[in-house]
Amino acid sequence: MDYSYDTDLEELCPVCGDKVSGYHYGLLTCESCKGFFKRTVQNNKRYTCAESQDCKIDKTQRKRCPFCRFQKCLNVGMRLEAVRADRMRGGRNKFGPMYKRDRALKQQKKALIRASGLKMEATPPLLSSPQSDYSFSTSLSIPAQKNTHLNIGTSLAPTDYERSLYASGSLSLSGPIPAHTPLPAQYPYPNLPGRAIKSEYPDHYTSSEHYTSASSPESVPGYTYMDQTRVSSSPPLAPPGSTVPPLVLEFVRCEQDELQVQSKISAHLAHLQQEQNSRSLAAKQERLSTFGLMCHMADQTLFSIVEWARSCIFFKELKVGDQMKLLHNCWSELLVLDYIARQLHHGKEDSVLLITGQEVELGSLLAQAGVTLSGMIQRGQELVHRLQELQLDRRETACLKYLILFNPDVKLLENQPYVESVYEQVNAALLEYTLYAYPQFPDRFSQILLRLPELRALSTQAEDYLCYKHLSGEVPCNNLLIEMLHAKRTCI
DNA sequence: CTAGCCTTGATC
DNA sequence: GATCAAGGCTAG
Repeated sequence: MDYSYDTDLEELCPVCGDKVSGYHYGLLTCESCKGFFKRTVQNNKRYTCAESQDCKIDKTQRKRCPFCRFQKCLNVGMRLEAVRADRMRGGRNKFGPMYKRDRALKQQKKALIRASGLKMEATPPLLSSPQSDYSFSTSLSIPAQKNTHLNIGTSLAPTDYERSLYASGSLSLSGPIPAHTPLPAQYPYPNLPGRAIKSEYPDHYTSSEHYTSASSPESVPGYTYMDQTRVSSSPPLAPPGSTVPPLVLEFVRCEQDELQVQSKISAHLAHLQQEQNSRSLAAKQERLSTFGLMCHMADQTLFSIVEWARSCIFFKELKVGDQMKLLHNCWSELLVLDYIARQLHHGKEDSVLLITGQEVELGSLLAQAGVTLSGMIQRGQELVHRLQELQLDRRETACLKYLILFNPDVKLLENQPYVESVYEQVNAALLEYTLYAYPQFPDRFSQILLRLPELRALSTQAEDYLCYKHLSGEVPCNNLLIEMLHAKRTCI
């Protein structure tokens, strides 16, 4: 429709809303914020805020409070490391590949919007006519405007939409992430004594082989990410059992950097709370409840999961329509698995680790939650325990994500055989891996797979719960969670 | 200080 | 040689 034209160059600066002039210090910003960020960092400037450190920054007011402007620069993800300590001009830095990926993702997203736009035109009869045997869909009809729940593309509020894009930008390449969990800070930025800002040039030699420098090595103990592409392509297939299956390595390589996701989501939530706080003077009741906050957290996690899926092997080869069907089918399972995997890594019995890195006492969580929710949390803990007994490792976890995503039971796929074949390949790779890595434990593969039904049951329960909460108006609006919930229950 | 325009130079 | 994100320059 309308967006065919303006999606292209109509990007706005995430700091002040002015016209974007290109990628600067990590993301698309306007020329003035680029200059402002550069001056601030180069000259190690310190500002103070005359108000309460939550000034609105827009094109007309951006000059008024440099403190809040700089804080916003950091919050939206501008990178201190991209300012060169040696002031060398010209050339490219290590963010180059990231910008490229971001551009590609934007393209993909645009294609998705367009495709789903077309789908809307083409398939309404198909979607609405089957009074399909899924009686659930009628009883769950969500009182929403018709244009808000048809698909991912059109439903996102522009801001969320943009956020997801920006998120994608910084998710691609890792590096020494400052992890500036930017809660309303005392200082506009972490202490930068004198010339603490390192130039990225010293290590820019490695930029040509970004596979080796990228993903954090500690994520797979004992394995260094050398050139897997070569491993997988040179011999037809290594004899089973003698090495980690190349596919498994590829899965691990596609994993997102937990720290980057964490800092992104933390920044988002901090921003949200800041907004809420500034508003709450007038309307105290509009404050986010803990539940609301959790919804936003889950929502943002879902964004990152979608982002992950879109960039991962096999999935990106699928047509958008099939991609959406698969995601609609499994989003809640992936969310639950994400949660479970985090607890596995966390490894503490009496507390829960959130994606933001916050640790919450299990006791107080259960005390705050209602009966249903605490039941689900406990069910989750039981699943965590079972998987802890198995000592499920990261590679296996990665495989599970693919097994969940490429569910061959999803109906009406355009390329059903492909999905089935991917599922089979993942299955085989996981089997091969468990036999290779845990030969003393031949039953391991089936033990792992046996956990999937429980995971699914839990995710279904979570969906039902979310639906209930939504109907009682307790879930924040513009929520991708609700979007998915509705898509799944109406379209499939 | 700000922000628009200019110069540079490694990658494509 | 073109691209485009770095830094630089300078009116206002």
